[in-house]
Amino acid sequence: MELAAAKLKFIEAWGKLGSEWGINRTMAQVHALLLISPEALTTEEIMENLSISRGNANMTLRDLIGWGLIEKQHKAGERKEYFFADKDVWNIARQVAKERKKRELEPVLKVLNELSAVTGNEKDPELITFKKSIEDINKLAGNVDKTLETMLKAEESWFWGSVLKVFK
Amino acid sequence: MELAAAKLKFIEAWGKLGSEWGINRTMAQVHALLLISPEALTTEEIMENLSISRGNANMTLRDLIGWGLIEKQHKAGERKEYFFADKDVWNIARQVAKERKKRELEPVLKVLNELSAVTGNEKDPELITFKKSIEDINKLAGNVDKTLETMLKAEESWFWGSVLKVFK
DNA sequence: ATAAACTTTCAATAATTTTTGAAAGTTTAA
DNA sequence: TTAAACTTTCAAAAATTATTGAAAGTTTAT
Repeated sequence: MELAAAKLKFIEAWGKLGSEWGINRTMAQVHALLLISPEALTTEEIMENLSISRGNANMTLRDLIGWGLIEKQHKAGERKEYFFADKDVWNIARQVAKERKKRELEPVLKVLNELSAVTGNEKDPELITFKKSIEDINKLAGNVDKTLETMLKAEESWFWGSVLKVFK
Repeated sequence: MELAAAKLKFIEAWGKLGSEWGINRTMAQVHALLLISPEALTTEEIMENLSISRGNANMTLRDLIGWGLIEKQHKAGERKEYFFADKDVWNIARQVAKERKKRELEPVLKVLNELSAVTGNEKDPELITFKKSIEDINKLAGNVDKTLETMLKAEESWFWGSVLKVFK
């Protein structure tokens, strides 16, 4: 397959994967584009490449910066802003894990903790089932949380080395 | 907090979490409802409880069965179908991991493998960057895949025991 | 101070996803 | 059979989410 076709295919696949995981399709596509681009690109270039509007490009780029996945760059003597993606896939994974942990896992843990203080007749099967479910989910979420904590601090080779060695 | 309020809050939280992870909000809510219900429920009861239409309930229940998260039950001498959720949170996690691996990770791995056969001028920075990215993503995805494989086969206590021990 | 170069905003519009509900389909009992 | 009880389907409507693009805003050079 030729590079041009492969790029298109990769951008499409990354966009699809993103949308299946609750990430805006366009955001994932812009990220894909920057990920395979050796040079930083301007808003203009991104707009052309993906056929999206200026407003969309601007918002999407801002979001990607918010996720810590891309950065602005300035070239000497130029007014334009250039955008550049971190190419280290482990950093990307960590960054995504970090943000989703903060934005989603932590709020859920908070709610679960509130819910574990539910009151009522301790003989009521409804209450018993409810408390058991909350407790179990809490434990699982706690383990996920700890594992993510470790991942956030770890080097890639150490992390997978450790995880996969255990599972061999 | 009273049980009734806690239930509502849990259903809402589970629905929100689902929608953030690309799972239909209603589907997650129906799952939440069944998860905290000691008894199997009928379509009718689910419709009432969540204020959703018959068609929506029916499709959602079918999807949940497709994900392996709930089952139909029949009560002796009754025509109605009852629905019941697996209450084992580790099974739920495994089931979701299994389905998403099959539906999303595997197709992506397939595309990545095709893309790693990209051709072109080996001196072209565009090609070099592209190949490097694909290769790195491939490696990471491979490790995720192996870890999920292990998780699918493992008992909960063993899995977290092993993972967390390594990281302590 | 002015204007050109560039970026951001946001109300309107478009696209996508979800939900409805009535009709069609199926199963069971008598 | 028939009809009641129950389930499924799916076109249309509603709700949600994403995108556009032109106007407003900002920065820099002169």
